[in-house]
Amino acid sequence: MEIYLHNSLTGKLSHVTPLDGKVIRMYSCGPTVYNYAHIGNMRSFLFADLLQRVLRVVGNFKVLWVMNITNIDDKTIRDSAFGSNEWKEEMGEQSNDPLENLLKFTSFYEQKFLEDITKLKINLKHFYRIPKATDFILQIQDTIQKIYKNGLAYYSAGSVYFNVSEWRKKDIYGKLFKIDFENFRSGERIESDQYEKEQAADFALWKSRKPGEPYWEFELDGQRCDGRPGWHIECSVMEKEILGLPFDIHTGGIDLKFPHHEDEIAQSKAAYGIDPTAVWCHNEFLEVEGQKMSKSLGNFFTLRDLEKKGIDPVDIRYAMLSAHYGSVYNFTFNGINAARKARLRIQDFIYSLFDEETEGPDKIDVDALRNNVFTELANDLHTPKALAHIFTFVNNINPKTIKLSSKKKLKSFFVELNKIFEVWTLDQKPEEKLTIPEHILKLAEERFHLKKEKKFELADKLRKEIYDAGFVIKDTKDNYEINRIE
RNA sequence: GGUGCCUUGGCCGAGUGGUUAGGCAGAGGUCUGCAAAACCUCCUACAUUGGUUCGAAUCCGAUAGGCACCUCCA
Repeated sequence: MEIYLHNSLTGKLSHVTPLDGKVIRMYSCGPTVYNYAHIGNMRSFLFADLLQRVLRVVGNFKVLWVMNITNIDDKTIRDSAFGSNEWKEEMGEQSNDPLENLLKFTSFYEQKFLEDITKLKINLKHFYRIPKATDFILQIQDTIQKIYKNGLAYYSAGSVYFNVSEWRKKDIYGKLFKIDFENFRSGERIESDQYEKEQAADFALWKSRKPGEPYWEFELDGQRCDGRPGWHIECSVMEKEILGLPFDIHTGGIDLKFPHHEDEIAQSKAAYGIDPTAVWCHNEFLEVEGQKMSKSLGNFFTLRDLEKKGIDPVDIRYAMLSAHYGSVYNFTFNGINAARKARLRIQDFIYSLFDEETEGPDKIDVDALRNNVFTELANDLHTPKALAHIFTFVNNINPKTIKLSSKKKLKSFFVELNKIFEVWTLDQKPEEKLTIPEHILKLAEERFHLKKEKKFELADKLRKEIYDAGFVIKDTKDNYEINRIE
C-alpha cells in the first residue's frame, strides 16, 4: 500500500518511495543519555517505531532504521565529571580520565534506555544501527574541515562556528522554521552567549577544550582547537556515514525542528552539497494532566516511575499509539486506565478467535476490514481511525457466530496488525494457573453448597471471608470461579 | 517581539463543506438470591463572535484562552 506522511519541509503529505528504489532509509534522533528517559522521550521513540513498522507491514518496504545515542554534550559532561553527585555506584569507579568517566556514565544510561524501550515493545532487532556520537569523532572533524574549506565556518577562541550569514547568501536558512532575522533572538537573550560568536544565530560545530572535560585533538587550518563536537554536527555525520545522503525519512520531536534539524540541513549542504533527507517528520509533545511535564510541577515521570505505580508499559504503548503523533498528547492516569480497558477489549476478541469449538454461520469480509484499517495507517499513521475501524468491527459481531474459516482469516489479520501495534497476545487465552490454598477451596465449596440450599446469608459470610483472604468468587450458571484479587 | 500549532459531549480522542467516528465513565436492560462478568440499548458536543455559502465543527476575519519553538528540552 502507498504510504503518505506529513512532511515538515512542505507542510503537506509526501508520498514515501525509496530514493534508491530498494529500501527506506530512516534516521531518528535518539536520546541524550544523561538520565533515565521520561515518557515524553518515549513518545518520540514510539512514534518512530510505529512509523518504521507501518513502512514494513503496510508499505511492504525494507527499512534501515538508525537511531543515534548522544553521549557527549553539556549535560553528559557535567554529570559525569569527577565528583559529580549524579554518579552512581553501578557505573563503577571514577577515574581521572574525563573521557573514561563520560563513557562509563553514558553507557550506563544507554543500557537503561535500551531496557526501557524494550519494555515498550520496541524491538532492538528492528534497528540497523544505534550509533554513538563518540564513535564518529574523526568523521565529524573531517566534515568540519569541509565546511571550513567551503568558507562557511570560522575559527574563534578555540571553537569552530557555522557562519549563518555567509550561508544565507547561498541557500535558505529556515527551511523547517520560518525565521524573522530582524527579530531573531530579541533583546536580553543575546547577552547570555558565552562564546565568541560573530553573530547570535551562529552555532558551534566544535567546542574548545575546557579543563576537566573530555576532548579530542583537532587542528583546523593550522590552528589548534582541541575540544569536542557540537551537538548538531553529530547527527549530520552519523546519518551520512551510515545511511548515505540523501536518505528517505528523518524523525524527531517537534522541539528539534529548530535549531537542531535546521542546522543539520545547513551543515549537510554546506559540507556535501546535499539536502540530508526527503521527508522530515516531527511528533508533537506530550503533556501531563494538561500541563507541560516538569520536575517543579511534580508531573515528571520516567517509565520506571510509572511501573512503580503499577502501570503496564504495554498500556503506555497502546495509549500513545492510539493518539495521532501530530497532536499534543495529554497523558493522564485516567487515560491510561481507559487505554488499558480498550486494549483488553480487543484482546478478548482475539482470544475468542482461538476458540475453535464454537462456530456459526457468519462469514467475515476480512479483506475489507484489513483494507480499511491499513488505509488509515498508510495515511500519515492515522491510528485513531484505524482503531475505530477495529472497534466498530468488534462491537458488531459476536465471535461465537463466526464461521471457522473466517476466524482463521481474522486471526492472520490480527497477527499482521500486531506486527505494528504489538500490544496483544495472539494465542489461546492462557489457563490461569491459580495456586489457591486448600482451605480456600474448601470454603468455596462450602459456600457453593450453602448457596444451593439458598442459605444466602451464610454463603455471603463465607464469600466475605474468602475475599478477605485475597480471592474473589464469581458465580457462573451452574458453577463458580475463584480468582485472585488483582 | 517573531514563528507555528491548538480549543470537540463528564474524561480521552477522530472529523480536512452536506451522512452515527471510536474508547473510557455514566444510565437503562438481559442474566442473577445478591454481586461480578458478559452482552444489548441510550446519552450527542464542536471556545466566543462576525462573515462566505443553499449548507460550516470543517473556509475567512476578529476576540478570548492554551501550547510550542526562537534558550544544545523528545
